[in-house]
Amino acid sequence: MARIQLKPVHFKAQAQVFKALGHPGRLLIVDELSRGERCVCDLAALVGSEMPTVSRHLSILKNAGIVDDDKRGTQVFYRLMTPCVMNFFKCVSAVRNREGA
Amino acid sequence: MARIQLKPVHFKAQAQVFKALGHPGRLLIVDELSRGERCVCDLAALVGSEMPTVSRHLSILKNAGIVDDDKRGTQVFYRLMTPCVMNFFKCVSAVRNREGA
DNA sequence: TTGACATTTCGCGAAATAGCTAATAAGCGT
DNA sequence: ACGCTTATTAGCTATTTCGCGAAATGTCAA
Repeated sequence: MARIQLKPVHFKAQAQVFKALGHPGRLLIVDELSRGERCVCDLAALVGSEMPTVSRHLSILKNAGIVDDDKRGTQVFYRLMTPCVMNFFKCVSAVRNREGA
Repeated sequence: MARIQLKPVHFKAQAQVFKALGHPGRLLIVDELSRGERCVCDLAALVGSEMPTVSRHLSILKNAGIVDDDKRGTQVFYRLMTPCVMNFFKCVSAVRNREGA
């Protein structure tokens, strides 16, 4: 059983990934992107915020390495980079269910 | 292949778990707790912050359902509730490595 | 080039977060 | 009860994050 040993130096970078996921709207975006690439306008409609706000969320996700973008014409399509992120949700659900909340 | 379908209602609760992990010091704490229970004073020494600060971090982790505490005498021992949280780190490392950062 | 559209960047005020010190609570030994 | 130790809570300030509207950027089509 391989021991997972974290190097302290990397905690800050790792925290950035978790921080990027620590927002309901961004979680909604990641969930949506797990079903395929979407343009910013689609995602803005999905989360119900203004486009500048969603664009900022996407830049945070991209900066964390969770998504990547692909400009095609006037629109920009985002896609999920690391599918394993979706596995988080199963564990997180387990965390939540443990305490009837 | 089971589809992971998230209910929007739960995004806020899920985000709380990620937010709790989105801090270098708390990540360090979780990593340490993966090797066994620790008292607050041990963890304070580990992260190098004042005890009130660490106590607050622990309450955030507890509130998110990630850790639980056990008072024994004058000290309080914390332990990791959901080991699957550690699996996050593998994926997060993959996220980070993808971009030479 | 002008106009329309999609997206990003900027600047702001409001809200949340982080960390400290001081104060409070609670357990243990004497 | 008293003092000592451990931990949490409260109060405060500094920093960060959030979400908006306005402005800037970029692309395509006419």
